[in-house]
Amino acid sequence: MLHSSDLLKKNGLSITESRKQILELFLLSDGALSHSDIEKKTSAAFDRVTVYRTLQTFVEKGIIHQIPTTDNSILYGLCKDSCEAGHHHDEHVHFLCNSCNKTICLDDVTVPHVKLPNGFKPLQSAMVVKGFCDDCKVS
Amino acid sequence: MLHSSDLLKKNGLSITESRKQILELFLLSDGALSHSDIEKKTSAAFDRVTVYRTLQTFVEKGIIHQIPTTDNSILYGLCKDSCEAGHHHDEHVHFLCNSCNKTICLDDVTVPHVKLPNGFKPLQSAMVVKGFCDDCKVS
DNA sequence: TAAAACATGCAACAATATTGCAAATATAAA
DNA sequence: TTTATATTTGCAATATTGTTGCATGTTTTA
Repeated sequence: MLHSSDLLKKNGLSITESRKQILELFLLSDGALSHSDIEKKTSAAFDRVTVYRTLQTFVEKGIIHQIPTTDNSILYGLCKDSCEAGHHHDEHVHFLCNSCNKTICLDDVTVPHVKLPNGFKPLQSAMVVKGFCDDCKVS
Repeated sequence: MLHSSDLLKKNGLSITESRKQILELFLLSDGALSHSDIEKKTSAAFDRVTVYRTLQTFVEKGIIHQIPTTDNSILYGLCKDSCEAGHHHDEHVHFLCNSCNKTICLDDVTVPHVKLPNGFKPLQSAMVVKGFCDDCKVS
């Protein structure tokens, strides 16, 4: 079992209470988390600003990645081992369940390549699929 | 040339100055627009609230659609003719240019289907590709 | 043209995000 | 282990973004 302190150390970050707890949330969560999710789950133990800065740091270090949304929120998901600082490899599909409202990283489903019009040079792709997840499906 | 008033009439909306001007912005723009883009481009001629409600109305009527972003903004793009109220057909790829920062609807590039793990039922998909656009490409 | 329906702007408020700085904590060095 | 340095945190202040109710103004319908 990967422990939060190890992951912090591995990324050259000093080990603090807020970083440990917030990272632990991601390790234990089965879905992506937003800023407000984290505030709730930590019972606002940390200042809003600390949470903002922690998330930003984690993104920069390649510990978590941002997931596109159509509302004005930012979702964060845990990165796989292959991610590094400044060099994310999060080209997997994200699934948003219409029922339980969770957003899940489908780490094994890679975003397919698409043929773009002439002149367009793709660098990264992101994909979000909405529907019903494994747990909520009508069987 | 499609005129804003026609489009409003076609969708059963009363024709007002703010709706005309905001819709005109979309018709003339070559990229997607955010709330703040619209405020700037109209020189804040309309109240913030009016802009919010206008965008909401346009989305409901299928005139514009929301585009996923990884920041805390909402982007809106003009819908194709095939969109109707409550029934969008905007499963095209969106392209975000790292250089000029525009987001462009690639209406002719449809989002490919992906094979999901067992139990996941997809309903809609969205895709955003980042890179360099036609105008900004290093040739 | 008048009445009804609808849209707008204002005010008040709520939620979300950013910055500088002093205090507190973690790490590195002695 | 203790001290010095570097880093992180929390607070305060402020900015930005989003929402609601209601009176006023505008558009549409008859």
